[in-house]
Amino acid sequence: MAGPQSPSPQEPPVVAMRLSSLFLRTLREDPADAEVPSHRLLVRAGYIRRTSPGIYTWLPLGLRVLRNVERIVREEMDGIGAQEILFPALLPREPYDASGRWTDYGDNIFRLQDRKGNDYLLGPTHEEMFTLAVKDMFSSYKDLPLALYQIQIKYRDEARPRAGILRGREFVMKDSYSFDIDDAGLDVSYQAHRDAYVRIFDRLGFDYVIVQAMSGAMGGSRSEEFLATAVNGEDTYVHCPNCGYAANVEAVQVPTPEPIPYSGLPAAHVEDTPDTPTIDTLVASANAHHPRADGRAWTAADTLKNVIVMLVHPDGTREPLAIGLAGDREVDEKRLGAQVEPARVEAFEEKDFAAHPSLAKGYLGPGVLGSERPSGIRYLLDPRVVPGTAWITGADEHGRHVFDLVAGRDFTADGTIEAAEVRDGDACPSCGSALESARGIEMGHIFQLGRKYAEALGLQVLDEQGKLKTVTMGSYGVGCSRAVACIAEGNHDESGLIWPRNISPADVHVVATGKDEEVHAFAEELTGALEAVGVGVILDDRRAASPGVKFKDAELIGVPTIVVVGRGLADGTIEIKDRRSGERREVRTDSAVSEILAEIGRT
RNA sequence: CGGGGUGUGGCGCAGUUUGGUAGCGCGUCCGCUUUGGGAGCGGAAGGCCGCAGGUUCAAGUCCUGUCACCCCGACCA
Repeated sequence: MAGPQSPSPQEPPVVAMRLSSLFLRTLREDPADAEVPSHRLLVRAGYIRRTSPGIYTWLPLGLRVLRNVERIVREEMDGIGAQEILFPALLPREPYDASGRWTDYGDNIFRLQDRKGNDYLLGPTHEEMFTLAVKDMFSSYKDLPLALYQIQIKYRDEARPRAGILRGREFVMKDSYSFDIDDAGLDVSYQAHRDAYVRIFDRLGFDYVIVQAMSGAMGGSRSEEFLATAVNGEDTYVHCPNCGYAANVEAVQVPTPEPIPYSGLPAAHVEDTPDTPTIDTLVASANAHHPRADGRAWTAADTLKNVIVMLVHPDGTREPLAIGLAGDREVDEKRLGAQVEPARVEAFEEKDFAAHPSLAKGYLGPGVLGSERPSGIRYLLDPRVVPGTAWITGADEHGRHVFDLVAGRDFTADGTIEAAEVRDGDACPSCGSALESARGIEMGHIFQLGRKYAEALGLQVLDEQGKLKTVTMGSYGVGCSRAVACIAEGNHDESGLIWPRNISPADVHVVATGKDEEVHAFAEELTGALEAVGVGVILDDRRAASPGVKFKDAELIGVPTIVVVGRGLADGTIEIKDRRSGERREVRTDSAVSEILAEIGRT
C-alpha cells in the first residue's frame, strides 16, 4: 500500500481505463451501512469496498485517488528534504514498552502474538521506530538536522469506527519526524513542516483551518492541527473573527482575569439552604431567602460548582479529582480528558462518596476539597476563579451553603485546570473579542515532540564538545486515506462525486454512446491521442450499455471533465462537459485533443 | 462501555404478527429487439433465511442461548 508500488510523479498513468474491462461495479442504490456522503458515494461508485468494520479494500479507482493524495504529500515532503523510508506495520512490543505506550494506548492498539508467544502490535504511529532507527545509525550532531517520513498503513482498534474511510481502524497515514540537536533547530524543522503542510492542503483543495492543539498521548509542546472545515466534523474548534486566533476546543486557554483586591468584600457566612442539591435549586433558594444587598438577583454564575470525577491511570490506580468552576458552566469531558491524559475519566459513583465521608453530596465546598483538606482529594479551579472573586458554594453539610466565600482569602486550591466548557462569545485569549465555534475534521497534526521518545529510547548524539546530548524531535502526520474521504465530503452533488483535477482518478471520462462503429472508432482514436500526450482517460467503451447508464456512471464516478462521443459525430462534433458546473460545449473533432487539453488546463 | 436497530442470493428489501413448497427489484448469464439520460420481451444461474440448541408432523416464522453488524452517545487522529 505504501511507497514502493506508487507511480512516480515522472510517469503519470497514461494507459486508459476501459469500462468494458475495468474492475468496477457501480451500485444503483446506496449501501445500507453508509450514512455520510463520502462513504455512500465511494462505495456506490466502486472506489472502495468494506472488508471488516473500519477496514476497507481499495479498488482501482479508489487506489488512483489515494495514490494521487500520496503523490502530493510525497512531493512536498521531498521538497523540504525529508527522506522516505518504510517501517513494518507489524512491530515488536519492546520499543513500545520502553516508551510506555504499550500500556498508555490501552485497548486502542491491535496486539497479537507470534507462535512462540511473543507480543507484537500493529503500529498506530511509529515514533519509537523512527527514534530507534536514528539511534541505530547516527551518533553525531553533524548528522543533524534530519527529517524522515513514511507513508504507511496504521492500525488503531477504534472503539467505534465510523463513516467509512473517514475514520477507520486501518488507515493510510504519512508520518514524519524531525531530529535536531537543540530547540532552535526544532523550531526551524517545525516551521519547514508547517510550510509544507500549507502547500499540501492547498493542493489537496479543501477548506481548512490551522488551530492550536493539544499534543495528545504523545507528549510535547507546540502543537497545531490542520482541520478540514466540515459541518459534520468530529472536532470542535473555536476561532476569533477579530484577530484570527483559532484553537481546538481542547486546547483553548481561558484568559485569566486580574485578581480583585479583598478590601471591602463582606465576610463569608454560612446560611441554611435546605433542599438545594443542584445549582438551579440553590439559585432559587438564595434569591428567595438570602437576596443580594445590591438588589441584583443571584445567578448560576455567582455559584461555585464543585464536580468530582474519578481518574483511572494507565497502571490502574484510581484517583478522585475535584474541579471548581462557575455554576453556569459544565465540565467539558473532552477538555478534561485532554488535560488528564493519559489517565481516563470515569464517573465518581455512590460507592466513592461512601468511601469519603467528608463529602456531602450536593453541598461540596472548598472546605474539605484539596490535598491538605479533610477529603485529601486534589482540587483544581477554573482559571476564572481568581483571588478576590466571591462565591456561593457548598458548606460541606447537607442543606447549607456558604455565601461571599472569597477565593484566595477564604480558600485555596491545588492549582487550576482547563476543563470548563468553551462557549460562543467567550473571550479570545489573544485579543479578548468574542470567540465563535465551528466543526472540522482533523487532517493533519504537527507538533514539537521534544525529548520524550529520545529520552525513553536513549537517542543521544555527540555535540561539538564531544558530550552526549539528547536529540529533540518533531512529529508530523497527514491522514492520506482520510483525505480521500474528506475531499469526497466536500466535492459531490446529488448525482455523485466531483473530484478536483489533481486527485481525480483520470483527467477525462470519454463516453462513447450507441453502437455505431464510427462512434467507437473515434472514441478509441481520441483516447489513444490523449494517452500519447499523457492524459489519463476513463473510456466507456461498453457496447451494450445504454447512453443513460453511461451518463449516470460518469456522473457518479466524478471525473471533472466528461467527453461525449455520440450523435454529434455525424456533424463532425463531440461534446465536452464540465462535471461540476454541468456546462457543455460542442467542439470540432479535428480540434478535439487541443480543446480537451485546454479544458483540463494543459497546453 | 450505555442506548437504539438489523441479520433472508453480489446489492437493496419483503415475508416473521397468524408455522405449511423462500419471494421482489437491481445486478449477472443466454437469445432477440433497443441505443442521448439508470431500455423491452423471453429464458437461466445463484440462498445452511447469522450461528447453536429446543418446541412441532412441519420453523425464515415460535422459545432459549449466542455471535455479528449498523446508528447515536462515551472514547479516539
